[in-house]
Amino acid sequence: MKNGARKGKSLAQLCVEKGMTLTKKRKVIINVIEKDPGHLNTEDVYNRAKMEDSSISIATVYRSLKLMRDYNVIDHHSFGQEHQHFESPMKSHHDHFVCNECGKITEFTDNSLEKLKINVARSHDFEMHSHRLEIYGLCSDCSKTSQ
Amino acid sequence: MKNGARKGKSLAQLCVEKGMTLTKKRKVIINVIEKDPGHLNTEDVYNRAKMEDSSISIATVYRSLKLMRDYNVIDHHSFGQEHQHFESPMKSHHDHFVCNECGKITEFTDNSLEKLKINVARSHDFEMHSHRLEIYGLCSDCSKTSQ
DNA sequence: TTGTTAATTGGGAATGAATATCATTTTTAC
DNA sequence: GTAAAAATGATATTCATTCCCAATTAACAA
Ligand SMILES: [Mn+2]
Ligand SMILES: [Mn+2]
Ligand SMILES: [Zn+2]
Ligand SMILES: [Zn+2]
Repeated sequence: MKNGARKGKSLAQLCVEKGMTLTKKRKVIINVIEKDPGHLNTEDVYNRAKMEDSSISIATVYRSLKLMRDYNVIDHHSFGQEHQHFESPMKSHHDHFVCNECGKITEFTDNSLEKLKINVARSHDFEMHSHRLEIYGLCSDCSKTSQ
Repeated sequence: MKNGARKGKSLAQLCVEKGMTLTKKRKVIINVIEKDPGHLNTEDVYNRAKMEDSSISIATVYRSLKLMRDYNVIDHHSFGQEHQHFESPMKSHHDHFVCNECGKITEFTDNSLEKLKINVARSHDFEMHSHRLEIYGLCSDCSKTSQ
């Protein structure tokens, strides 16, 4: 789920623009998210944040992630699982392959797919703000192995 | 999330094929899901099942839905919300518009989009089993109103 | 700076959805 | 029919998330 056109701005900047105050704790949390190239769940964020600031509380992590989610400044996915995974909005828009065998998540982008999504939404008179496409199946590794 | 090619078979049949025994309670639950054209959460299923069989337990509803989910005979979505929503697999494959304003969920199908998904997966050497596309934004009603 | 107010936070309690347990009931296989 | 296996209801338990509130920190005018 991406709003696009956010490249160039840091997550911190986006938060400020939305009116969030950038406290020390929030800076730590933002730093954790921006540093990671993948998809972190709440526990992941908490564990990494504690390494930078051992006094940080799990409640603050939950509160901050919820806040950023509500303000639409971080992306989140559930990937068919129970818990949410968060990722930096600095990455340009992409979709995900989810391997049902090994759980690996791979990111991909396809321009014609993006264009088609826009057209489909328009033709159904739906004002698209964001979208999420997840493709489930077997990654190339698991596909070979299972033969 | 659809496996396609399941049209014609009832949910009950699919369950039997997977090796599930069709108990009285499960028949009630299956009936609830097949009867509804939309997307039910666990509580919804429980409430409706109780109307057909007041002795049914919420534990059984959880167990049965989990089982059918694990056996891939019912479709489930989270729509960016907390709880999962289930729907009958009898409906042919479709994607969803989710209105951020009124919460309304609309189903749609687009053949060229489906073809493109297949091509994209193939070109990334990913063996697609199912996929899920959710488009978030404003439905036509809310789009008009918010002007 | 300093003081005043509002916002944020840590820690622990509360909540609640989902699962586990276990005695009882139902289904299956013979 | 009987015996073994599976499913169920009621309830206890788990555990991720939220709530609560006193203490801390941030914002900002003087
Ligand atoms: Mn991603
Ligand atoms: Mn649907
Ligand atoms: Zn894999
Ligand atoms: Zn709407």
